[in-house]
Amino acid sequence: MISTMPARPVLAGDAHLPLYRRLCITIAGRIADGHWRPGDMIPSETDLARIYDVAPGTVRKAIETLATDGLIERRHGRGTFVRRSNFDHYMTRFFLFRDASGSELDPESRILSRQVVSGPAPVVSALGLPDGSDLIHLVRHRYWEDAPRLLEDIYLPLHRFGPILTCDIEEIGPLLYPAYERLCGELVCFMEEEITIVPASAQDAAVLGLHSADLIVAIDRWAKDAARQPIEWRRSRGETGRFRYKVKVE
Amino acid sequence: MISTMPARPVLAGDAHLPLYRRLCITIAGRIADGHWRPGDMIPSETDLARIYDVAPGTVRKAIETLATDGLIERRHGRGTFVRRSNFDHYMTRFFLFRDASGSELDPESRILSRQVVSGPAPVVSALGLPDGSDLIHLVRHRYWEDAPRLLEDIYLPLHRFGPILTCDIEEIGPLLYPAYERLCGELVCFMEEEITIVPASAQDAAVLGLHSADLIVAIDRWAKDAARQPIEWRRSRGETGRFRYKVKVE
DNA sequence: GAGTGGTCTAGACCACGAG
DNA sequence: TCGTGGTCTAGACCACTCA
Repeated sequence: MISTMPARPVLAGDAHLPLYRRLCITIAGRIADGHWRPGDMIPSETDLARIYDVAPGTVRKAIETLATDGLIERRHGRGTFVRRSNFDHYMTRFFLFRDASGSELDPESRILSRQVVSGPAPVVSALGLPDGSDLIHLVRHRYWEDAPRLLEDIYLPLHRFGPILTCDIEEIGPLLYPAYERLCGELVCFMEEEITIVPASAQDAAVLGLHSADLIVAIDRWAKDAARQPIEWRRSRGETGRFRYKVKVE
Repeated sequence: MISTMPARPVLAGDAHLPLYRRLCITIAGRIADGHWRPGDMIPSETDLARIYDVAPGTVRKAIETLATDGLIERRHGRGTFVRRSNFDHYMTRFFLFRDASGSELDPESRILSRQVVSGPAPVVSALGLPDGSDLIHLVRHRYWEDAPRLLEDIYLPLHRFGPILTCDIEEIGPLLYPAYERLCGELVCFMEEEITIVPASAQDAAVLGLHSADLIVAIDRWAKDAARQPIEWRRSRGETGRFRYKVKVE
């Protein structure tokens, strides 16, 4: 008879990686595959140590790494939770819209069109998809003080975001990332952006109330899932006068 | 006779702070006061544990914190080193200047003026100094392809940067932060910046070869020492067409 | 080979939050 | 009061760098 050792539960990643790294990957995978959802509390450090048969200190290091990566959030005395992303508010950080008293105004969102396109090629490759992949293309305007101030073209891989195309448009609501999560189970965890200043197209200028070829700010964004795969590409355009960006370095 | 316990060496910070935090503050202080200079190797983890009479794990956590803060740098198998800042190159990341083959071009720096001013008031308060403090004001242009492309007004507190005013101007060289370190012993460790798009002054427009009131990019920067005290404020202006900025979020 | 940081373990006690 | 994360300790062994 072969004696069966109690097997260490499977940890993702190459066996030559440090244990804590493999635990990171495993936990991130559990979040990416929806086993633990945003807002959920994940097992306590002692439980994780027991479950995966590693020392508490190793769990601790893995959890700390994931927390600084922004995937989870630790709350002293309560537990460790999968982080809820709220990146959709993020863009408003670039643009100044305040009422008379100086407090920030929330924009209104209107999706003007929603259709399947194949391409454009630069977007397909920005999303790391094979040539000719189908995309969902959304055109959205965001309004402050009853005027469109931010114009957005948004592209999503059709095979992951079908419900965004087929759902009642009212279901999407003012914020896209919560809608991705609610309707498609897709979670935005990371972003990269590139900011440039370019002449406005005739159409953009007309909507923004500018002259054609006036300069506007363009913000290109790659939104990524927990595995850092890009799942959305968008280009947002707005007036330069409202633009302000703050950076902290190191 | 009173028995004297071997005293734990003085750790900076309130006694109620965690040990590792106090160790962080202590080490950062040693760097800020010039005891350990940029590029120096600091004592090994085991030595620090012995010196400050704490467990190696506690030293480890302090060192890790300082490393993610960017104050020091760990090199496996070699040691832990005070980080050399090289922020002066940083601005070129915002602006695209490439030769025909696409590789980045280094700018040439020219300091056009160097004088003591008292004020302006907004700058004095940006630097956290008392009203009426004396500042050094530098005007610097940075050249790419033999034309001034980036115009800078730089303000420094006189009492910390005297040598910048009195030294031979050739001694300053093309990069300011290494000069601050070499001539004044001042080390830039952190920065904050704010980017806006504004109409060019008549003078800036003339230098940049634009029309008056054409839009330009303005980057305001607060440079800070190891203790996060602001020690330099500058405003840099450049052409919008050359501007590009990349951000990674979380 | 000597010295450094990197990983992993094991366990004690503290501080916080909620019932 | 209980369970959580936060701090601190102590020590083993590995992996990298350099002389």
